[in-house]
Amino acid sequence: MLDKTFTPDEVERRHYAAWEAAGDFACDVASDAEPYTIVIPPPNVTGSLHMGHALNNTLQDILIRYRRMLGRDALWQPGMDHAGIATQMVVERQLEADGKTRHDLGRAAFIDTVWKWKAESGGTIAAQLRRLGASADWSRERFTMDEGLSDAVRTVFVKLYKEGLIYRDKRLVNWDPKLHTAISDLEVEQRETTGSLWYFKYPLEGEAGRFITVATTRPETMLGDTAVAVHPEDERYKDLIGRNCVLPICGRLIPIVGDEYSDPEKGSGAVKITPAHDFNDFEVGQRHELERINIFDKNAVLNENTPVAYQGLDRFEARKKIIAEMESLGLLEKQEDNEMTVPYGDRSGVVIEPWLTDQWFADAAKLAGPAIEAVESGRTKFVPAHWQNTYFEWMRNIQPWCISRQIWWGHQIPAWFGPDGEIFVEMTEAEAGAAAETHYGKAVELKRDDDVLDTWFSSALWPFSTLGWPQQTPELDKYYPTDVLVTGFDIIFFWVARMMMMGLHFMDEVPFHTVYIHALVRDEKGQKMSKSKGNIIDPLELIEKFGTDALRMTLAAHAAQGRDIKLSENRVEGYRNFATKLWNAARYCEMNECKPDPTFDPAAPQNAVNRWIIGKLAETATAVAAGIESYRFNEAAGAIYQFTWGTFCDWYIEFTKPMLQGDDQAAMAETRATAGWVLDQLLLLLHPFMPFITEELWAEMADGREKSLINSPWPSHAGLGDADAEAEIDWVVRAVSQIRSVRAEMNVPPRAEIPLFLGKPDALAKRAADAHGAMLKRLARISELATLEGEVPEGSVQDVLGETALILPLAGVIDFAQERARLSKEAGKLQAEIKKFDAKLGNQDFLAKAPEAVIAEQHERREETMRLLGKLEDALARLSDQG
RNA sequence: GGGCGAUUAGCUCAGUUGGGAGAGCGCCACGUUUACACCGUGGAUGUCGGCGGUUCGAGCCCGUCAUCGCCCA
Repeated sequence: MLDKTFTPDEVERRHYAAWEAAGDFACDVASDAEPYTIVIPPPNVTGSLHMGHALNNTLQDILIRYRRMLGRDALWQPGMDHAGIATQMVVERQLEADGKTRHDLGRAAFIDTVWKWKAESGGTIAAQLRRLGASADWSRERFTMDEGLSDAVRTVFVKLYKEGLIYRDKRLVNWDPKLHTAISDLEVEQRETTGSLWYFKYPLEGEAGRFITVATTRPETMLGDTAVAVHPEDERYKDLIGRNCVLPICGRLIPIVGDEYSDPEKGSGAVKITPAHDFNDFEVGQRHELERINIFDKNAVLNENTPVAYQGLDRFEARKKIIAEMESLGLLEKQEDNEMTVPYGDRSGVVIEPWLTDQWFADAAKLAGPAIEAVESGRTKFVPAHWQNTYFEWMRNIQPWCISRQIWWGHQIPAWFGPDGEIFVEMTEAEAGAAAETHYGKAVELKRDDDVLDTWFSSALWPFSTLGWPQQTPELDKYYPTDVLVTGFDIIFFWVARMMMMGLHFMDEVPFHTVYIHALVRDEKGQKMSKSKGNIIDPLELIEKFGTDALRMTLAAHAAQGRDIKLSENRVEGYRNFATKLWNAARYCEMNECKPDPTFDPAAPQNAVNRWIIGKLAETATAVAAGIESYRFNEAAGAIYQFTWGTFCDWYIEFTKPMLQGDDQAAMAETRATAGWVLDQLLLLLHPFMPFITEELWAEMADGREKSLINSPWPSHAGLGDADAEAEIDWVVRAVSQIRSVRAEMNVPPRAEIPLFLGKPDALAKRAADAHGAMLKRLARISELATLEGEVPEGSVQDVLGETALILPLAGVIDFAQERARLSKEAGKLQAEIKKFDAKLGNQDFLAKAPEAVIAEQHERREETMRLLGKLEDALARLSDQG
């Protein structure tokens, strides 16, 4: 006997362990079944489960479990990425506690320490994903720093280098002065701030007392100025182009150049040019062959290229000093507030410095071409489709991708430098040595590049590196390309785009046919969850409190396309209640011996109630499958929720009570079998959403099942459904609802049983009343049910269902005034409707232009409404006689 | 500045070729009927953001304005 409520915790752990131990999550490369493949967006090895992961992985699990049940060879490929910068920061922080830095350890020992850290505390998220019920094939778990994936990274790097798609260049990069590494454009966060615009006067050469005023937001960079630019058409400055001014403090002569970069509307219209410390200025510098003076060291501290008084100052101290000095020189014209954006490192949180360094770049523009085309031609589709705009927008304006990082944790770049700086890029040191020997004609000592690759470089290979590439494995052959990528929009650039580029380049095929972009999970006020706001809802806490199934169902039910999810605890509570409801429905079945019968044929039942519920179940199954297949998870979840609670529990179970407690043995047996079968089907349909409670009930409802639920086939219900039974039972449902409504409004005591007469019953009403009178009587608390003979009894209340009057003789119970009010109100509503129909049907244009079916429908509905109104008015008239 | 999205019941949100405004929660009333009070029954609540247009007909299509959110520069 089932307990009164479902206790998730123990059940979840038990079933998950059993599934995993039985190998239920594993793909089978040797099977003939058509593959269905999803690669997990690899979480960071430093990560722990947050609401975004919970949603992302719930949706993937629904897709995978559904396809697995459909008989596909389902592979959900799990794993993690090594999160170069984040992980290195975590381990360095630990070292810091012991007063050490990574340099104290040296590179090799430091990397050992990171691996040790990973073994001990990395990957807690994998356990948390298990808690979520994720049915990924853990036996195939991969890590971007694994030997195989590292081999893939080296192979890709060497090939792209030899194809000229990776190159080394001295360019301005986003330099993180705290972490001492370059980062890509995407890792820079642009923050809106109100800063200042300082107007500095630069004296003109050879014309004492005349100045050119430049405006700047970063005064400290003036020490690296090598020009002043004005717009070539700007009348104020036209005559100055080609002349020099004197850079204050430094005393250097710098030219005034004409360049359209200078915006006459902005600031003074003249702009100082610092080619080594600003991306725009860098380009101006290239156009005018200006000198690049680097004034910072790797800490963004002023270096030997600045006046002695400034050397060793931090960039922000230098700013203050510059302003003070300019002011004292009388060269500070004014200072204004200025709305601006300032670049911050997304990991370090410090202001990023454009800095001139040697870095490795990938030619993203060339790689992007085929990736753009693949989406244009529809070989990869975004769902919802509008996200392709975001993808195109970025891909068509793509910048060179800086792939080198000056950190230690990651894939060290397979590049070696000869004594003269010649570069040898090979898979191994030996091969590089051989190449060098060929080049120099003798063996030389090579030095390997210290840098490692951007973590996203290895993540970009994920859909094929996890399957064994560059080895030509059977898995690679079978599971690539994958079916769908499920992810959030925030990594379309970081990850999706780059997988597209690499997949097409190396596999010659898109990595996935569909990219499903899901919502962001926000807090109940709609704010993005963040640590600093303290509004984080921890999915694991919700799981503890309400169960995994409840959380998953909540997320699925709210995963409507194109809208963010605002999550609050009481919503999860609602789905916990749903789980309990299901549990109790099963309990009812158990108490009444409604067990699944393996020989049951759902086409066989004779009883209309049973035929009715089987038809409703079949409709629901269609809706659930359609919802999952079109990524409308909310619709799929809604359909199964509505069926379970609103149809099976609210009506079917109630209908079965008289049959299961009656003495018609045949009906009882059929109903038991039907109920058992429907509950089974329900568990199958619900399993992808709520795997634990369904698996538990599956086990509880029958002994000795051949298969656990996770392995059971998704049902097919072709041909089930019975229009007659549906009409009859739907009539009963409506009759009961209407009678209950009248009773409540008339204040009939809830327990009182009252008679019901059918006035001029139509065929359907007769059939339904004859066949299902007992049910109707029970559910509507009716003492006797008969067709009205003769006049309507005095003091009756009437309602209309179809063409049939529902007559409740309530003499002595009802308040006539109240009943008149009720009927008048109803009649009022109907009159308003009829008015609308008349307006429409009296409109010549409507009659001329609307489709005939629509016109006919309107006529029909008007007549129906008229009929209803007529009956209500009759009833009202009779009341007036009596009142 | 450019782009995307949102605006429907008190709250959170569905509403898929334009033709009868819905759900969950909350609220109110009633009810311990042997599956379930994590429940049952009933009820109230909407100028579908504003304005204009297309159409016989607009929550849905187009334009515009307002407010909010996100991305990019």
